[in-house]
This record gives sequence, structure tokens and C-alpha cells, in this order.
Amino acid sequence: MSTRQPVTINDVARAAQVSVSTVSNVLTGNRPVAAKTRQQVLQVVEALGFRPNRLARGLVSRSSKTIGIVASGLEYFGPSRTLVGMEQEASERGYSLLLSLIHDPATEEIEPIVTDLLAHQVDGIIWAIPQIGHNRTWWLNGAHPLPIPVVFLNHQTWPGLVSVDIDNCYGAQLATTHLLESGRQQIGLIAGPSTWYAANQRQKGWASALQAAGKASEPRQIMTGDWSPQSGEQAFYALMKRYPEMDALFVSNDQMAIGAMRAASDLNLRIPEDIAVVGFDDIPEAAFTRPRLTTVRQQVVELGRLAVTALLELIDSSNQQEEQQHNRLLQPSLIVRESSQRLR
Amino acid sequence: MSTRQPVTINDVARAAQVSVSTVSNVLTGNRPVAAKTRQQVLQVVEALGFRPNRLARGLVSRSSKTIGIVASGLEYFGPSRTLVGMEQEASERGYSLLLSLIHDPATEEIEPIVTDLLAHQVDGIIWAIPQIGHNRTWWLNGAHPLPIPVVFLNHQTWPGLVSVDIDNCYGAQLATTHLLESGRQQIGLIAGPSTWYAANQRQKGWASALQAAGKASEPRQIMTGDWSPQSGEQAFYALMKRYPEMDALFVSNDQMAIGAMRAASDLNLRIPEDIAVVGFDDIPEAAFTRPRLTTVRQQVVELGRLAVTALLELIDSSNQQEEQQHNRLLQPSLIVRESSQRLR
DNA sequence: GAGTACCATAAAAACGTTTTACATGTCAAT
DNA sequence: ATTGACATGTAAAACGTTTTTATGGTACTC
Repeated sequence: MSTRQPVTINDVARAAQVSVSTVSNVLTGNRPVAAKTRQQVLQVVEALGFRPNRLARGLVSRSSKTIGIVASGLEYFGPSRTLVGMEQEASERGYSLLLSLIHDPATEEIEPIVTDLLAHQVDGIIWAIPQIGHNRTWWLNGAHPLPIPVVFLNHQTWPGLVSVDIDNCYGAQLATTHLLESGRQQIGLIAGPSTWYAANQRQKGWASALQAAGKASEPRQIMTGDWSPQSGEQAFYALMKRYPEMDALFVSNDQMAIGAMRAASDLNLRIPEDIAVVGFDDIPEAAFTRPRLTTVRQQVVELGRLAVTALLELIDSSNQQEEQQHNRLLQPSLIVRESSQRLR
Repeated sequence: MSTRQPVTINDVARAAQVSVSTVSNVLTGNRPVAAKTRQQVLQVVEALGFRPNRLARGLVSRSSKTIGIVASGLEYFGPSRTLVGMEQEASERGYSLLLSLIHDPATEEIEPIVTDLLAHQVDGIIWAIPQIGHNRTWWLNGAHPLPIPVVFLNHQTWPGLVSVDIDNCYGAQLATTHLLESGRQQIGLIAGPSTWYAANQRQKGWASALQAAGKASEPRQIMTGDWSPQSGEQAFYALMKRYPEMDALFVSNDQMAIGAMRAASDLNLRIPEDIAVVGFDDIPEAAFTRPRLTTVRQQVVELGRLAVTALLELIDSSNQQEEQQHNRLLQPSLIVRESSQRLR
């Protein structure tokens, strides 16, 4: 706990009897070094356990090999897995992660967060904050041109913004179409908060699947929750009251679906006999509810990797001034289980 | 996306017609500056939007105001929340987080991870990796004295190591004692992987509660899972087969408890009438299973804050050479719901 | 054999801060 | 008046790298 580690590039140079520039060239590969000299240097580096100070390196090379992650809702299934994916991809490609969390995306001041990351000289930023409140408009009005690239996660695509996302609309269509094809007639929706882009997309997918089947989608078929199981439970009660003929239900996430199934059970409604349920996320618990929950599986880890890949592309290309647009959507898939079993 | 931001402390000094040292003193507060001058400088800083380059600052001041987090299992309930707590406490106290994740704590090489953090000149490290495999012994054999303090999370206390943790043993006692006091006689255990310290502590708590009640705890009362709902389901089947008189069950985490309840239901066993179940964690879904799950609630966010607090204390005191030991345990609490209802 | 290109290495200049050491001016005490 | 203490400010030295520029040597061309 006490040994300072003052082994610097000078020490290496002295021990290897070469200049510091040569040591630097060996380590960075910026310029060729004779094989014999390189061996000699590497040997000393190993022996002394030298690790270049990344602060000093970043200071002069103007590249910290660090990316800033601004995230939120790590207590939810998706965001925490996505963070894992981002870390994997970044560390595999030699980048470190500087993590900043936002607790209330709707109100929290974002300027200080961004400037702090800039002060740290990050090479790029991944903005993994739900598109709600003024945190979106801050970016859109363009009053804050950044010297580094930014990739947006779970945001509506927009000219000039690079974003990656799950295709929420498609996922919801998948779920709703599946219910229709299983012979269901009256399909309700428990939506997420309308301030969330993802919630709106899932609602849109539900509505468009109904429309494609020639069915109407009316407001009374919809209740809104806040993603929590608790809100799913309440939404279900409210929905059954005003839409009693409902024989199937698409719930915008699995946690609310679990709350809704609990409520159904308390009303002595049988799933899937009386009412079919489909969720969204495929959380680990979904396969072990009673009945096992049919749901839409997103590739959340892959999403994180994709975000980093996109960001690094921008970083590399920004050196070459060849800015490229590349908005990507990952396609979710439907996992059919007991809760949406076809009626005999 | 293109504006370089080359506003440096020199620009500020020039604009404010003072020396760079004065600007530095205003910003760091290291030395007093006359009120009039300070005003003048601050005004220019504001006008130019100057933010000191933290790389340069860290280089000379030998303090990066950054702490390294090495974590694992962010897909689980506890670790992700704890990370949130760490970030909150750190950002409130002016520190940034450098995040490193480990995917397989048992086998992954830890040396490169630590040296990478050291190269980043972090002021301290929080080691939030389950105490399994050689990742523990690496620290214990002391062959790698670090120049910065380290705080261990979810680790067994050890002389010379500072650690913070949940009191898992106490939590398990709480759960088991509650079952005994509710009139249950035969209490089984679904344990976590025996390589995990937390799993062992929970098993120990279960055993000691039984012992305190004058009851034996035999191997046949125990099945081991891997924390997943799937493994809980399988463990339950196995347990009922070899310990059929079981009338209550303590499960080491909520996810396995959900799997176990599903299995019970498939065997037409009623909960809590035929068998009572208590879990551990209090995940959001626990309150909405059927029946609602009695469980042990841990203060996971608080744990993260505590870890940072402890680390910052060490960082501050290491400047003053007054090393202090401070191992802290947070006490969990029991949340009683339907799954452990007393029999009439 | 003179010029030229090239390779490997070295010396020195940056990078943007903080820290150290020194300079000035004022004021109180002698 | 001289001294010392203090308050304020500045110049210059650090911090540990990479990058730029310089240098010496070797081989190659004509």
C-alpha cells in the first residue's frame, strides 16, 4: 500500500541505454525500431514493470482512449445489460469507460455532465438516456457543437444525430400479430410512460398491427404504466373495468406484465384461457412465472456493442473528415410460451 | 461537431491580464487571491467557458479525482444497484468513475485490469468482484503492493483488507428464524454456488438459526443452484424428492425462489399452505408473484455509497499516513408477504 | 567518388496544468 | 528609518509522455 511506483519512461530509457523517443516508438509503434533495439527495450520494460502514464500520454497525443458513457435506469433489465455490452466491446478495442449516471432524465442539468466529460478529454460520448424532457432539446438546438462524436441510444433518429436502437415498433407488431393469429379478437395495451420514445414506438407497433388486421385501436383499450410491476397491476384493474371484453393483452415490458398477471389471477381470470398476455424484454424471470410469459426478446448486450462500434467508427473517421451517417436498428424476436397459448 | 475547444489557462490569464498561476489559484483555491482579482478571473473563465484539462491537472497534481470500479454480474439485481450507489456518492463528492467489468471472476486474469487502472492514475479502487477463484488469492499473497487504497465489496473480512458488505449471515438467520416462529418444522435450503462467499454466509445463517432452535441441519436438506430461476426450479424438484417432509424453504436469492415456486406449483403444492418460501434480495418482481414472496431486503444502493465513502476516507488519510481499519456490515431486513403466511 | 535517399536514433519542443520559489508593496513594530 | 511579517502576484520549473526536428551513418545511384 505504500510503494510509490515512480518508474517512468526515463528510467526505461536509461536502463536500456537508448533515448526516450526510442522507447516511445517501441511502445506506440509510431515509428519503426530495429528489431534488436526493440527486443532490448521490451525486455527492460518487462523487467521494470513499466506502464506508461495515460494522463501524460493523453495530454500530448490528444487522445485519451477513453469514452464517456452517460446512462440512466441501470436498475432496469435493458440498460444494465447494454452497459455490459458497451464495456465488453470497448475493452476489447483498448478503450476505457468513464461512467456518468443520471437519476432523473427529465429534469437533471446535462450541461455540467457533458463539460465534465470533455474536461476528461474523452474521445467520444454515448448518450444512453431516455429521450424525455429537455435533455433531448439540448442536443437538438445545436447550440453546443461538440469537438467529439456522440452516439445516441434509444433515441428517435434525427438528421445529424447518430443513433442505435432496438426496433421497438417491430417488436410490438410481432407480439400483437402473434395474438391476432392465435385467434384473439380484443387486444388491450399497457403502455409505458408517454414521455419515453421506446414506449411510444411500442404503442405504435401495437396500433399498426391492429390496423393491418382491419381492427380499430381506441384509447379505451390503452392504459399507461411506469414500467413497474405495481403499475402493471393497477393498469390491469383499470383496463378490465373499461374494456371488459378484452381477451388478450400486450404489455410494454415484462415487469408490468408480471404485475398484470398477478392482478388477473386476483380477479380469477385464467391465463391464457380467459386472457392471453405478451410482455417485452424477456427478463430471466419471465420463463418461470405461472404461466410462463410469452415475450419479445431484445438483444440488449448486442445493442451496447453496436453503440461502441458506431462511436469508434466516428472517432476514427473524424480524423479523416469523412463523416458518415449510420443509424442502426436491431430486430427483436418473439419468444412464445404458455401465456399466449392458442385456444382450442 | 467540429469546433476544437482550445481555450486554455493561458487564454484566460491573458484575457484577465493576470498570470496563469493566479488563475490556477483562483480555480483550485490553493492560495488566497484578492477578492477583486478573483472576481475578474472568474468572469473571464465564465465568458470563455474555460474548463481545466483534467489530464494536465492530474499529471502534475498527482491526483486524477477518479476512482476505478472493477465489477461483475451487472445483470443481477444487487450489483447493478450498488453501482448506482457508488456513482451517486462519487459524483456528489467530485470524483469520476472508471469502469472495468469482469465476465468470469473465477478465471479472468486480474493483473492487466489493475495495471490499466493504475496507468490511468486512479486515486483508489473498489473491487466489487465475488470472492471466488484465484482473484482472491492474488490480493492476499501481497505480492502486489499497490500505491493506492483498495476497498473490497462482498468479500470476507481479512486483516489488512478494507471491506464493506451486507450481513448475509444475519439476513439468512432472520429468514430462517421467521419460518421457525411461524410454526414450520422442516426447513430446507436452496443455496447459491459454494464458491461464492455470500452464498456460504447465507447457508451459515440458515444453519445457525436451526441450531439455535435445537434443530439439526443435514446435507440432505440442502440443494445448490447458480442463482438463476432455472436452477431454483431444478433444485426444488431434487429437494422434494430427497426431503419430502419439508414444510418450509429458504432460498438464497429471489430469482431462484421464483423458479422454486414455479416448480412447487407444477407439483400441485400450495404455498404457503403446504410449504412456505422465503427469498433473498427483494427484487421488484418479488412483491407480485403468486403468492407474493417473503424475502430479505438488502440496502444495495447504500452499500455502494458506503464503499465510496470508505475509499475516499482512505484516500484522504493516506496523504496523512494515518491508515485506519474500517470494515462495515449493513444489516438487511425481513419483508414478510404471503409466501410465508402462518398456518392457522 | 560525389550526391542522395533512407534508416535508426537522439535531442528538444510541445501538451496544459500545478507547484515552487522569488518579487513586490504595505504596514506594524522596533 | 530599518526590519520583519504578511499579503498578493509572477516567472519558471516541474509532471511524463508524444511529436517534431535534428543528426549521424549506411547504402544506393549516377
